[in-house]
Amino acid sequence: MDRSKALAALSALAHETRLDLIRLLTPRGAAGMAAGQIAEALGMPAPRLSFHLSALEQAGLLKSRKVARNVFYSVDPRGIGQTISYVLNDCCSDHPEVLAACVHRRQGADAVSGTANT
Amino acid sequence: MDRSKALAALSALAHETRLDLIRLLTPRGAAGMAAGQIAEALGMPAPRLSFHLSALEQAGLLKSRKVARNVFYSVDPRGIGQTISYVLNDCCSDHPEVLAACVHRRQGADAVSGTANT
DNA sequence: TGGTCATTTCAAGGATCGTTGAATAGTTGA
DNA sequence: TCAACTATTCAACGATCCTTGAAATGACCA
Repeated sequence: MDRSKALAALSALAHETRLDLIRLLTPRGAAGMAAGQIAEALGMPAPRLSFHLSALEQAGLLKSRKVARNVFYSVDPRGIGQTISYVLNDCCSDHPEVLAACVHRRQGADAVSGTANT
Repeated sequence: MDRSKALAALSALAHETRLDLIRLLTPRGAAGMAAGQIAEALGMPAPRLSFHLSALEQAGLLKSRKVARNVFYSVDPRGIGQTISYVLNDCCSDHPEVLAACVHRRQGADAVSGTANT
């Protein structure tokens, strides 16, 4: 992931509504949710939702697919993962204390250490 | 780390200059660098630098200490680590695929899995 | 005390971002 | 074909962010 892509992804994440979208969509996995369902779940007017969905999609954090009249949005796990990696690796050069602080908070959630790809 | 702190930290990271600052300061560790040194290293006018440094400090990503006439800035590893954790844990609920994408890119940099706190 | 150096604050401007309602495009079913 | 439905695009407005040069603050040294 290059500098400008990472910057776009971070900008996309730096917004309450868009973080809510990630939070809502992540558990749905690849199935995702239709735009209308999302609007209802978050109580948000359609144009505003559409604006943020396309911002996230353009940043590579969301994927969309059309089914009949609906457009289903789902998170792109790689987009988010690579953004995190960019910060950790390219910006912090895997600095031990940063990684430690990152792991520390997630004790018990041991997925990073290897159970992730099951 | 609560919602608004995480949002502030992500906003702070979502800027090229501020990412450059993190990149420059991380390897220096707790010693950090004086504002003047930073300005010289990045070829940046002082007021602009000051603006971004205080943005990062307010977001909890940088710490500062005064030594004689100089102000030394250093990264706060916990601030960055907790921000990453917030995205991974609170927003993505440790979704396996996100974590996998995060780890995958960092093969060889195995610090996250446990060697971080040495 | 007066001068110099390092840094921050201030005010002004231009640029970008986010929200809103209205209008538009595309799909489905009668 | 027509009506209903889903979602996106558009234009406009207000709010926020970033940059810049000038001025101010605070610390050190002669």
